[in-house]
Amino acid sequence: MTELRPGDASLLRKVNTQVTLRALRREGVATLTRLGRITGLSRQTVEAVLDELGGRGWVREVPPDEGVMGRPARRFGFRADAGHVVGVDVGGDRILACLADLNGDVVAWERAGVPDDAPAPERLEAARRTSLACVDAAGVPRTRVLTVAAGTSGIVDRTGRVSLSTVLPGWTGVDLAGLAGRWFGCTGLAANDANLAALAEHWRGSAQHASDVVYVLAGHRLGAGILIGGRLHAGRSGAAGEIGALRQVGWDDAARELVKEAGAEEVFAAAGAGDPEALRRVDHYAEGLAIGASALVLTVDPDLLVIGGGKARAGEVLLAPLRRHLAELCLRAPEVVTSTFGEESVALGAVRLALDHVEREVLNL
Amino acid sequence: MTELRPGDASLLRKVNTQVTLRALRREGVATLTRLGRITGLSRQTVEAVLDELGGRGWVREVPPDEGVMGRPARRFGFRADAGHVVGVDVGGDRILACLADLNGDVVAWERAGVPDDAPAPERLEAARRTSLACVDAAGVPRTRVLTVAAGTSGIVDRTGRVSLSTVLPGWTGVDLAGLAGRWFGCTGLAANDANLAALAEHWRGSAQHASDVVYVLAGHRLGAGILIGGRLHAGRSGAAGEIGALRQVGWDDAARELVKEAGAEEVFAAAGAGDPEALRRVDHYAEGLAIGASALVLTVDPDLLVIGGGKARAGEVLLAPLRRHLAELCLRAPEVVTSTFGEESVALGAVRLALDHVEREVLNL
DNA sequence: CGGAGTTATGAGGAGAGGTCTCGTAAGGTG
DNA sequence: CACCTTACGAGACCTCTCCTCATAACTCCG
Repeated sequence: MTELRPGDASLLRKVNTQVTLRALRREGVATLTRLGRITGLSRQTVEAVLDELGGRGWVREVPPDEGVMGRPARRFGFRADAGHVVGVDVGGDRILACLADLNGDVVAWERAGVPDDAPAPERLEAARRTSLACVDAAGVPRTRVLTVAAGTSGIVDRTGRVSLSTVLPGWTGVDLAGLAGRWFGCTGLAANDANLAALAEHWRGSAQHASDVVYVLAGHRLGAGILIGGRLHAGRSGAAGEIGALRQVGWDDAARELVKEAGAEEVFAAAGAGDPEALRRVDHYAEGLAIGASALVLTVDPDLLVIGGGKARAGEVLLAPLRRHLAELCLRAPEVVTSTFGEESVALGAVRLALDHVEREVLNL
Repeated sequence: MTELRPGDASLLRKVNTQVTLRALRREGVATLTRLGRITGLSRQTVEAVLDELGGRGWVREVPPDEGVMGRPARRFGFRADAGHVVGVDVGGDRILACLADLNGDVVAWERAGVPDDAPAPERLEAARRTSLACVDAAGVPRTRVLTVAAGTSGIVDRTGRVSLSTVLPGWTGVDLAGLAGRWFGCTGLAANDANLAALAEHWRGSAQHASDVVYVLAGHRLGAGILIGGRLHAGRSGAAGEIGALRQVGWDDAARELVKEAGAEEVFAAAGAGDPEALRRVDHYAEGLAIGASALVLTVDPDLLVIGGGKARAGEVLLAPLRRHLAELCLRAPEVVTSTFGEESVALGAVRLALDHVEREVLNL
């Protein structure tokens, strides 16, 4: 549970530094008095904290406001550009890298294709090049990157190694976190793509106000990411949510049948237009999805179910039958929504993971 | 996430009080110097904290040790009897109440039968009487009971109301937590039985060293309790783990077939003796159990799977085939063990739940 | 242009908590 | 009874915080 260490006086400073910094980051730019009011601390305390943070480079004083009553207050701003993080989605056929500042504001994207059957070294090299290019293009010095996080399909253990991948050739056993860290000479992290997508949706997407979230990645395979209490739950070996293995749910058949003749997009489009055969097929696909999801939903009983991955673009055409089947399968089905970030969610989730790490370790709060 | 409040100086005292109290409870009886060493606090601080706790009645000074080198040190002990908690298992055919002190040491048990088809008021009255009798028999004043927690089958929401019960007549809608609290005029809590059993196993049973635990209650129905990071995960509506609704797993058939002609015990006994037909039936039951459990295991990827409930008494006869089936169904099956507390686990888990509440709210740490 | 009003700053003092040190007390041991 | 060991108690000192009050800097208005 909560590790509990005794506190000497400096603990207080630590806590108040954290409180102040959070308030400042929410405000963007603020005066001492304002920060004092919203944190509940005295102006003097806030000033001392900000002095220290300024010395460490996390906070900078900005010119005072003009045209306002009274003596102009010194104003401070969080230096979001004091450091950066990189999130990279290492997918089956493409690499997507994202550079963000400490506020999580995206500074640059970089994208590259990679062959489906590319061997691991080639894929890794592409990921490396794309990540570096992303940073260079933004004009950010590589040394400013404090943490890099990578997302990929397959099972990623807590050390960031891919312990099992069934789709990417030679991917099993790759120490993704370690390698990614070496690209920039900083800490590297790695996690499962569905998990990161869930994180992204909770951060700024459709799952913002939910605490327990199940994110279902409906693509070629069925993967899922789980958030418990707003935090990622990866499980003992990182395999939490890998419900695809549950053969009983008959997921594979449903997916195969959807794309039997035409592409998935076409089928969804036809279903949207009212074509009966297309509707039947979408319904069958939705049922398979619902059965897989129901195992997750019944287990976790989440506040929200988010549907992501390629098939989520179909929107209500897929969601309506999905909700119907889910209501049949679960005692009390949660709200169901689609992902807001689509293709970018994994890279954004990686950014969030990296930011979490920075906030915990580097700002050592 | 973590709510973060600014700290004035008294926060320090709070933290150090908590640290000291925990250390003292682990030690049982300890001197100031010893507490100082293990907490990392100075002797003076520990003394001040203990003074205050003594005034509030949580700590008492005990006679110094004799026959030891040097000036005898003052010794202090946690007053485990400064308060008590009651945990009660409201089952289908019996009530089991448990009184424990603040160390969680059981002071008294009390048991009563209740008809399977007893209406809710009768069952509640039996639970009330049993709980009160348990406390009275131990000679503990009823006002000393700080919290009472109840466990029962069915879905219990976070306010402690039974929001759905399919087995106990009239049970749906009962405000179990509220009623239980009124028995003693203190805080009442209520939770699902499988959840509490999981808590008990994690507290002092076979799941002590696991952080993420799935507890499967294999009885007439299939219920499950889930611990994430050592904490109970009940889900949005308290329905987490209610995998029994997942019809696809074919759980019902397997359970019915096991007890088709003879009682379950006989079948297990025969299987243990090598009877082929009994072995086949146990295997089939184990398969059904494994399929249900695999949905939980694939979702949560726990450190440990605990099998509880009536059928768990069969031990290895059931566990061996269960492990085998589970290994087939899951990519990496977790360790599987049986419950250590058996019938008492729900009441013990309720005690733990009540103690958690006391430690959080009453000792207001 | 200068006073009135407004708001932030800066220094000084007080208080809570915690640590360290050192002389003293209270037992054993030879 | 001297000596060793261990704990106690009081005092000095540090850190962090808050409060107060005089002062500074700027706007607004006559």
